[in-house]
Amino acid sequence: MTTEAGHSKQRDPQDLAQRLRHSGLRNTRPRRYVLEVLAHEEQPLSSREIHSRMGEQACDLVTVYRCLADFERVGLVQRHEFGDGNARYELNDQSGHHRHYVVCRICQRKEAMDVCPPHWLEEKLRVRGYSDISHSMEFFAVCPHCRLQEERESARPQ
Amino acid sequence: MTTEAGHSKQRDPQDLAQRLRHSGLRNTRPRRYVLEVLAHEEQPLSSREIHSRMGEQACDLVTVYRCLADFERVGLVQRHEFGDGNARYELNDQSGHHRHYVVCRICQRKEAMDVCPPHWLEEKLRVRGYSDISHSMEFFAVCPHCRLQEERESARPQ
DNA sequence: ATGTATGCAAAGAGTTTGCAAATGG
DNA sequence: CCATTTGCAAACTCTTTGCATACAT
Repeated sequence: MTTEAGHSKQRDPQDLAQRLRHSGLRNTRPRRYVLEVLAHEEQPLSSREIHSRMGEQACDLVTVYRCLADFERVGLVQRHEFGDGNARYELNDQSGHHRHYVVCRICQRKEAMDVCPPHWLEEKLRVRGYSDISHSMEFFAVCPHCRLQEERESARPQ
Repeated sequence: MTTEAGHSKQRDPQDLAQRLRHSGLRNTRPRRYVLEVLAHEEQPLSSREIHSRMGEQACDLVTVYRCLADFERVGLVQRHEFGDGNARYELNDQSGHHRHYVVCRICQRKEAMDVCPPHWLEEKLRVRGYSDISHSMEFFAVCPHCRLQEERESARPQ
């Protein structure tokens, strides 16, 4: 179901630099830092989350925004909208695979689901004349851990 | 594929008032107006869009925000995130059905898709211990109309 | 050398909050 | 009559923009 520890993200810094060059983007320190943070995370992060993980004085928060916009444009990262008004980003692997997540309503943790989703739906759209098709899909739920916590608390009121 | 004109939304004002009462919300003028606007629309609307369709002086924009938050809480409306940083809302029908949309990358029009999506995925989550499960799913593409337009323009450069 | 990227400050936009006044049941 | 709801003003947060400076190639 999930790949909590099984990500095959690019953690090799050399490779990150290469992917930067291949994207036509200059290999700068802020960009390397943003990519490194993303490479070490199991779940999508917001600009602010990335910035604090970089060590505050690594670069300006604005630069993180600009890096992520560039990265998305060239396909280096995938943006997610989890409905809390914060865009979150994850590193794409080279194969172009993207992930979908289940977000816990309580603890907000994001867990990847290794399902490859509605391709036949995109096909239906293509037949109808749509082109350049993509999709977003996220799940929201109470995770097993938080559910237990809730049950304990309701069993022992106060 | 789509139900452009075939919506079975509640357009009967009397019924809208009933649904308000059944939700434990007071039947106020702003709330009735918001519901009426939603009942007459074929695609999800943002708070601002709803507000302008109400006739500006119907109520304050803030009230629209509060109405929609309440409506979502009691299940009267469904919120969508189309990735432009504006939450959009559509009226739910009583059966609890919700829709998914394809958003045109050019003209931004939203067209409903009458597909009922990944229930088996929710089942997989349930088996893993997740509860209170819901999902979001949206498609993004260039619609047939805008694609034609693009082709014409590229065929006759300048 | 030159176009690209960054920092800083400030603006924009959507959404939320505080509180007194109005209103629904 | 009393809790709920609204209006108005202001705050908050995320994100974007302008422009001079610094940097990568």
